[in-house]
Amino acid sequence: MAKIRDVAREAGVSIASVSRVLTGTRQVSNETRIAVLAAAEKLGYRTNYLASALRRQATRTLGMVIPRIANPYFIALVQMIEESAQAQGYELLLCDSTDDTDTERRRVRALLSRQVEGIIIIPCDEKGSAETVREALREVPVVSLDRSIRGIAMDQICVDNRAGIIAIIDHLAGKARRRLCFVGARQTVSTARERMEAYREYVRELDPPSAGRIWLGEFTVEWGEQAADRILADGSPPDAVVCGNDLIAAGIIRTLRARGLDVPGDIAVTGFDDIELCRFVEPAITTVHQPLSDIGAEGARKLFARIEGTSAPPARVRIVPRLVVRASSG
Amino acid sequence: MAKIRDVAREAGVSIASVSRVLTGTRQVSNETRIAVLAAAEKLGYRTNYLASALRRQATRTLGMVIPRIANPYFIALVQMIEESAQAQGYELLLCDSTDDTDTERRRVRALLSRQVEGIIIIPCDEKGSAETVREALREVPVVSLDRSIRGIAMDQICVDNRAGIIAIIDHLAGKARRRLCFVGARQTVSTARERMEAYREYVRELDPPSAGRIWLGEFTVEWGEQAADRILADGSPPDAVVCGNDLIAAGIIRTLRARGLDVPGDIAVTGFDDIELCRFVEPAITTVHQPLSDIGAEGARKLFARIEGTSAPPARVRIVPRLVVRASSG
DNA sequence: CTTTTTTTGGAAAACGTTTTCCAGGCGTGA
DNA sequence: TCACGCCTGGAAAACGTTTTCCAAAAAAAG
Repeated sequence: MAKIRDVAREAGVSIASVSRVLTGTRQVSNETRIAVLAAAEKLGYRTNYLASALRRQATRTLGMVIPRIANPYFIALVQMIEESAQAQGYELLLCDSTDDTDTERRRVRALLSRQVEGIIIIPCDEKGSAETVREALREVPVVSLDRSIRGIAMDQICVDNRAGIIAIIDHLAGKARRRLCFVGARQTVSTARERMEAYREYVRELDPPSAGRIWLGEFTVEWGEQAADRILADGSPPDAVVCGNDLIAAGIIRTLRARGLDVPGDIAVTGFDDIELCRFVEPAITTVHQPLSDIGAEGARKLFARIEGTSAPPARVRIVPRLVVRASSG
Repeated sequence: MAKIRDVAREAGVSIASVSRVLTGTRQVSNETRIAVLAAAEKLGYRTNYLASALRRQATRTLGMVIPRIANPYFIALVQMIEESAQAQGYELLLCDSTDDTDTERRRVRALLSRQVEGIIIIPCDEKGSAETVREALREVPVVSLDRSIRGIAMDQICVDNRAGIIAIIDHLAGKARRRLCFVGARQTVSTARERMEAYREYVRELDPPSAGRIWLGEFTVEWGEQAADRILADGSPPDAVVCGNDLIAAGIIRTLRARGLDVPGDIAVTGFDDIELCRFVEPAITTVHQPLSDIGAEGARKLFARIEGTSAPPARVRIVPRLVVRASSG
């Protein structure tokens, strides 16, 4: 592969001149510019990013760590960030933490080692990710998206889970549903906790017994399928199931129908997130639409502000989501 | 941030000793090892990947370019590759070409500039990607996955589209379906072309008129929805629709049912790829299961073989897929 | 006790750029 | 004509590592 030295020799100029032409950092006579460009083209020269970044002490690269690359919901956020990064002339290095705090730590360290100038993270554990983030924060700006981390002073952007759950419950109440229950995920991430707590506290005002009907498992279709059977086995069934996310809702709907029940006739089911699947399940799922564009855009804005050197105090932004009514809630 | 020089000073040894302890390239006395490790820990030292890779002239990094990061089907391949890379101690840089040959070229160049040691590409255009791949091939080994490129000597791993389509048609024939039609995508990628050609040629043997009933659009749900209406408007409808992929099949099923037809009672519909959605659509979609693990594993194996320096002639591997029968084909 | 071999540590070169610093040439104004 | 500033080009330093090369010390062999 051709080095800058080869280009210089081919063009009959110094190494410095080649660099100047290629980076455009200083004026160069037309004569040498043409010679350099011709030589570079002829040799198929390509700047060595490693050497360049090392010398410039700037990588113009951002790192992003998400819990699971196979989850389309996170990918939507990745695309927002990627777009903003491109617009600012930055590249994005994407990593998958596989929802594991050890892997997450390794990924963050790899990013820091690669001298990224900022990190966007969707932490995989409300508590377990704190130490990793703190470590990263000592070197570069870090912004968390979608899920928050406790006891750490940093920019955090997420959806207002409480507002979403309240909208769902109000909607169900408006449809004269009285006996509710909640199927969510165990409390390792903030979204799971916040949605559950919002349900428990808000439903108490409408129907105290409903506040006790809470099943916790994972944010998966499989858990939804299991949970449906447990709900049916549990004495008199509710007339509405509020789910922690859309996957759970899809699983519940599938099992309920397999057991001969009508959704929403017998039981209404609602989701959270508004993933694409919602429109394909039958009946289509009533859910809370995540303002992904806003979350992503705001996250990128905050991160770049830090990179520029803002000293504004770390802020926790909560974006209010929109209710999407479909067939599953009657 | 602490440099190796700082660690050396803190530990009271030379820079060389620090490097030797940290990389383990040469034996070092226990005394200095302990001093170095303590100093590194104390200062929170982290090796600068840029400097290290530049000096070593090795990045232990692979690049991967896929047409669309939002497509779960490609992500499954990414995960296979990522796994193999990790196993070999390599990291993976993932890029999205947004199905555009210009972006694809930019991404490939960025990867080469970052000195990746090999590239895995799912090309976005059967012809338009050729020049980009040729350029990359001059510097590092390149392997294509899932889609092939014409007129280029390189390792290419893909599913045997022809075998898949034949399995589908045989299956439908076994269910006494006689009037078939095909809904696929326009011929910019090899999979679109191969599936269409396989249909046209193989169906001719069973029912020549069916070979003429071909609609081409895009690999999307939306195109499936439009295509369904065109099929219905086109005189006497077929009794089975063979689709170029699952998304098209999902769109067709949705529209057919919306128009009051029964699937598979009136018309059978089949897909290709076996994406997760297949099991959620009603009726669940009969399709061809992509051997993604095999494709990914074989691709990684081939790439690493090249990186090791094999001089075996470039091979084109075609993996035979499996038919998955579900409700949509009756 | 000497000689040879092995082990360990440090100085310095090297990786491929960018950028600082310096110098020569040239034009301009006095 | 001289003084001054501007434009351009090259030499060399710098970025932070790894690794070669050399030397000294220690161990082994005679």
